[in-house]
Amino acid sequence: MRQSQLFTKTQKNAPAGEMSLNARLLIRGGFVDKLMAGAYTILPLGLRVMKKIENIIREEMNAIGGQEIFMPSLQPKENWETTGRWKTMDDLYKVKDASDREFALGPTHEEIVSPLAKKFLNSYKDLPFAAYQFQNKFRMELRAKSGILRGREFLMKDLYSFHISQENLDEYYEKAKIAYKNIFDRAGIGEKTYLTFASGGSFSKYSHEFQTETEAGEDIIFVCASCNMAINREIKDEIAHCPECQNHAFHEKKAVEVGNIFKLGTKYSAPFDLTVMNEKGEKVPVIMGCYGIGLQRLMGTIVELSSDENGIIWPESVAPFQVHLISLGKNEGAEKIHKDLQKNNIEVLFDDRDDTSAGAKFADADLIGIPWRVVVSEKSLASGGVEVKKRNEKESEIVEIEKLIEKIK
RNA sequence: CGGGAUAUAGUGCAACGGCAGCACGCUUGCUUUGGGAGCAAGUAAUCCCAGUUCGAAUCUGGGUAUCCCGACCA
Repeated sequence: MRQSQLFTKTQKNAPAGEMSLNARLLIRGGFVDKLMAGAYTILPLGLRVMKKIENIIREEMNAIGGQEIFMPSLQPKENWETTGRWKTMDDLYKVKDASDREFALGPTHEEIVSPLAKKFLNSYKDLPFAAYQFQNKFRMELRAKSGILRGREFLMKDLYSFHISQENLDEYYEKAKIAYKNIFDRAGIGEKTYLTFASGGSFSKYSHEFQTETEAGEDIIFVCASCNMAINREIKDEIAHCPECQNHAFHEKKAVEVGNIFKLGTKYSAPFDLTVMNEKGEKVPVIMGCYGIGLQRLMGTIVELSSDENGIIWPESVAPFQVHLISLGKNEGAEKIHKDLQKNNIEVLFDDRDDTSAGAKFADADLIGIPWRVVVSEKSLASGGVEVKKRNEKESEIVEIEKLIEKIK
């Protein structure tokens, strides 16, 4: 993409009222725009990052047998009355149409996926089964905060699994744990992300959260000093020892919940009478699990973990582009290199602006945070090629044009 | 929802109750091109509704919005 054509611009200053690091950098770089508290437009650069994250998640969900679907956000009141959550869920957005019919804007999709599954699941032979989607969720947060970390409308991957037995759910749940670990590793935050025991609500003793250590987080976790499992503060009083290794020494950390996996049991299958026939011809309730990841929150967490005083430093796996090609002065060389990179399927943001100073281009490159910076100028050409620098390193080197692709790949 | 803070040009900041100003951005022209270039001329603003006052960006009341702390949060 040519930067001269990119409709968003970078800003020197972040908006005055914006305190959170992720929002300040993402807004300045032109990745997102705030519409109101808790609702952000995702701009072209930001959308490329979101799509990278989405594809990582999609690959891992497919790997554990998830089938992708897309359920409506606009949902009938009746489904929510069936589970009782129309009354009890206080962050549920409720809307009315012209004839006073009431709907929910989906904060989650158990109420939709359960009756959906009922239409297709008849036999134990149809199980296990898992479906997932990427869909906007609406939550009436009393206080949206921390930039894009806690929004009122956000894109979420939610996967729901269906099983004939608790044992089969347990087995699948362990696979989902591994898939989640892979996702956070691949997104570049694996080292600081802890599998965390958390409250399970009324129908299950515990759930598991994936908590990423950062000062921007709003949760407190206690990380086991010996096995690296963590415990959410909300259940710390109930647990004296690490449930994994019985150790009792913990490190307290602030963290943000980037993912949550949950054994639902029959909490949602029962009210919808979601049952199948077992081998003996008996009608048995289906056992469910659910597994969520908020994409804006994940993107914001990556930014919180990886930046310097000049801007964002994207991990290569989620960067909007692989290469930021910068042309200084007028030179034909840059155009040719741009074409060559594209031919080799390298995603490149080409700073071809001819009315912008070198300093401004460098400042933009640092702010946007693309992993590889390639500068083409009279000076670099005189030195024998192009100047290549990684965003997370200080030193640059001159690379012959013929060897550039090889260097980057 | 409780507490606190803030609200002036596209962005960031100034302005004693008395002519709304600066920087960046943007437009035009000339010059410039390796770390947010220079000169010149332009462009563009007091959150909303009341009140006090000869006079309100400034004081008072109400509203709205944003941020922070707390509460809440599969």
